[in-house]
Amino acid sequence: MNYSRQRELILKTVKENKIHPTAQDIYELVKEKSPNISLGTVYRDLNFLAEAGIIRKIDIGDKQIHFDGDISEHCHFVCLDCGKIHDIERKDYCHDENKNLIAKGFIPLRKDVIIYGQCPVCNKKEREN
Amino acid sequence: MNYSRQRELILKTVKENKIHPTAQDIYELVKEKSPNISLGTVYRDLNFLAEAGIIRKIDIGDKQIHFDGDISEHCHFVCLDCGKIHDIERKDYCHDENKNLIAKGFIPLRKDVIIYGQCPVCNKKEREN
DNA sequence: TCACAAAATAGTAATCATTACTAATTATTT
DNA sequence: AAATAATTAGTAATGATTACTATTTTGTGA
Repeated sequence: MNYSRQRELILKTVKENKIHPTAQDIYELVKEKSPNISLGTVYRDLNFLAEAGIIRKIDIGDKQIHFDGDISEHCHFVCLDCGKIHDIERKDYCHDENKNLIAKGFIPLRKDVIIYGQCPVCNKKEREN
Repeated sequence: MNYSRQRELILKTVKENKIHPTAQDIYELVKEKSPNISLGTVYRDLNFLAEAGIIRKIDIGDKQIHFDGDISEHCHFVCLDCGKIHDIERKDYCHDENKNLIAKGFIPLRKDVIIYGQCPVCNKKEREN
């Protein structure tokens, strides 16, 4: 009995919205279809799904946790101008093979890579001014 | 008048303590030498110093911000068992040259890399049990 | 089909790191 | 030394997240 109507809806919403939504974002989106859903339920279910590895948490240091329905290997680019979070494919960033770390006895299990900078749109705007 | 007695002491404490302390850690350390310093001052000065690029903020997703007096290029390894934050040298992780990103119009300015896993000490403990 | 037990929910209260605020203090400038 | 500007201590406020509880939902097995 793991998937209630609310939980299914929350999962669907995270998968469909590629904007890397926060819990609050999800809450507002889900409320359109399930008006009296509780914010607590949204938080609980998002954590449940992340724990199960079905969605992914992203911490970009803006005090709110973002969620990503795409759990394929990729990293994130945060634009310091507009704040948008862009997906970066594996081939677009060099991936550490961790050889040296492993040689020293570390067991790398998870790596969070977040690149901050200026996205193409904001860079274009700046060049035009 | 940028460097008050308190601010100097906070900076010195961050530089001397390699444990990647939180604001609360710093507050307790600094209180030994300056007993009636305020927690607000510690937060304000740590942010001031980070803003100035003299120290570095680290967000490892444990709800508290950690600070690092070492601003040389390195990333962090967080042990999922003991929670300790280890410094990882540049040569021990493959560094992205960002060529592909730049070709697509992104301007990478800062990259936060945090690797989570098991440190050598915790791995040894596990193998012994 | 129906009752029972386990899990999930809604709604609200509590938590806790961080920030904001203010009056008092300290440092800098002329 | 007076005027001015920055900094501080202490406290209150903020806001995302978690905890709690009574109620509802859901799956299961007789």
